[in-house]
Amino acid sequence: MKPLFHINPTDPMPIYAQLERAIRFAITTGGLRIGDRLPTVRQLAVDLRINANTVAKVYADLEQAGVVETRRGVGTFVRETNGTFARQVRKDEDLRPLAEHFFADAAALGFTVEEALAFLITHFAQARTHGSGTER
Amino acid sequence: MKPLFHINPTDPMPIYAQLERAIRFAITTGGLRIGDRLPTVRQLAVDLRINANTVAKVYADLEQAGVVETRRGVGTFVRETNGTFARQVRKDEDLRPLAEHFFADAAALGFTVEEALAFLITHFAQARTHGSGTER
DNA sequence: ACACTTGTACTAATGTTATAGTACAATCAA
DNA sequence: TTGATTGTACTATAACATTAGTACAAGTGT
Repeated sequence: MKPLFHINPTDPMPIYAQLERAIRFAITTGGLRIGDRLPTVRQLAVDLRINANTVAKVYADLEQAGVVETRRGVGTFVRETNGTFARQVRKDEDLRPLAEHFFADAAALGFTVEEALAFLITHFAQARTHGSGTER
Repeated sequence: MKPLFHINPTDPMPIYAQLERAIRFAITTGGLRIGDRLPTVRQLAVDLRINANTVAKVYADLEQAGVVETRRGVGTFVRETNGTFARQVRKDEDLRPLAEHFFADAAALGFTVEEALAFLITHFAQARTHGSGTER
């Protein structure tokens, strides 16, 4: 089966940032639910082929942020007080760098902004009927 | 007037990567057009409050990638042979992983697919009507 | 020739990121 | 208690990113 998270070691984005983003994404999209246990520090390090210290720091950061709860000797779990993001100030402008990233990458493939945007609208407009189906 | 590029020094993404992306994005969206001259290394460093070396490296990378052309003593210009990539087989489906990446990042910030898409449409729908005016 | 601008090439210093390895603390099960 | 599991803490090392400063190379204009 496919691993829950992905890391691209060639991406200029630091590994810890990629992993934190991946975990937050999994929680946001239901790949991980409240109470779910995350892989152990050591196991995830092996799976992603990164250092255990890096994983441990990400877990610590997420703990600090209130996203997960860690119990020594037991594991790390998705926290219930998961209003996590709803609590923080979500400014629309935070989306801009992400959008720039997308359009820049699309341009590298030869797509114009219009073409890329058209693709998104066509394929993701009613993404609600997606129902990613496979739950754990 | 607003600067052409933005850098967020607190973003875990390295500054050089942010800048390279921003420049590619500006070219893609028409903020910079073929033949347009980029700010000088030193000037851009001052504007963005980053080091000139960092800017120089980004320009060198973009030169290497064929995105810009540099002429010593004159400046750095957006390259015409910018269709570089347009020449290759462009399949719409190639955009899917980029789109998923974007929505994943947006979700990590707490945005739904609809919200992220709405932002794109609002801010990038008619990016063509930029008309920066100043030609060389 | 001269001054000026622009990109390029260095050195050096500092901070961050990632790795390897070891050890310890807390929890659980037998 | 013993052993296994899990998160945490620490040292040390290497690589990368950023900055500051200086100097040089190539082009333009007077």
